[in-house]
Amino acid sequence: MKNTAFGAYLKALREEKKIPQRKVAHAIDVDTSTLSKMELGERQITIGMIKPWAEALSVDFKEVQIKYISGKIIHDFDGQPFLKEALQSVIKEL
Amino acid sequence: MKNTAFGAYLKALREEKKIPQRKVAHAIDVDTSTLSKMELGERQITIGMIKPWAEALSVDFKEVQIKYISGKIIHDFDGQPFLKEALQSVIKEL
DNA sequence: GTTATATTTGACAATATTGTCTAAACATAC
DNA sequence: GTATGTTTAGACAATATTGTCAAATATAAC
Repeated sequence: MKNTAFGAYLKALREEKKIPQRKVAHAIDVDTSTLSKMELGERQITIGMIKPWAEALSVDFKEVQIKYISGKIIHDFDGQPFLKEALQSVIKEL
Repeated sequence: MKNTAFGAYLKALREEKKIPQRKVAHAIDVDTSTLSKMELGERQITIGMIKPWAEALSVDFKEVQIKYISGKIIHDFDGQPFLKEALQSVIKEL
């Protein structure tokens, strides 16, 4: 299933700062075509890309990681009746 | 990346109750070979399988869903520095 | 032991996903 | 207009993942 929101968020950040895809693409070691697709939700963004990506954009890694993880959880599990309990149980074991 | 724990948990439940794979396999509409692989972590178990699976085992759906979701989150994000904050932010928006 | 049932394994075709390449579309400056 | 740089789209091979089948292995009952 396709996820659009997070890529769009990163794209908006990049455009605010007028950074070309070329720079971010280099930081995460893909070409601009792949990066474009990631921003458009046509390719997955993996957790390992978040740090270099945030650095390339000069934005707070913490904020981006939180957005990435929470967005993925919502995307994967939204509407599941016991999601809240599951999240609480993870927090407890951390 | 491969996840073993959740399949093993379902397998243990099934064996406790002496239910053959055949019955669970029928409930989730795969053959026993696929089911065996799911129990062994060689095939993904998707969220949509949890309810019929729990029913086939006559176990509490709530408990199984919580185990599934929390297991997947741990598997995907364990060790990420801001996981806790991300989970809290999801809980807040629910 | 034999037989019947249950489970796992390996091979396989089908499908999905990946990153790159080329070229097209778009934008900006001159 | 042209030239330059940026972004996107389509096609593609490579890779990964899927569920099934048939055969092998394990388990249980007798």
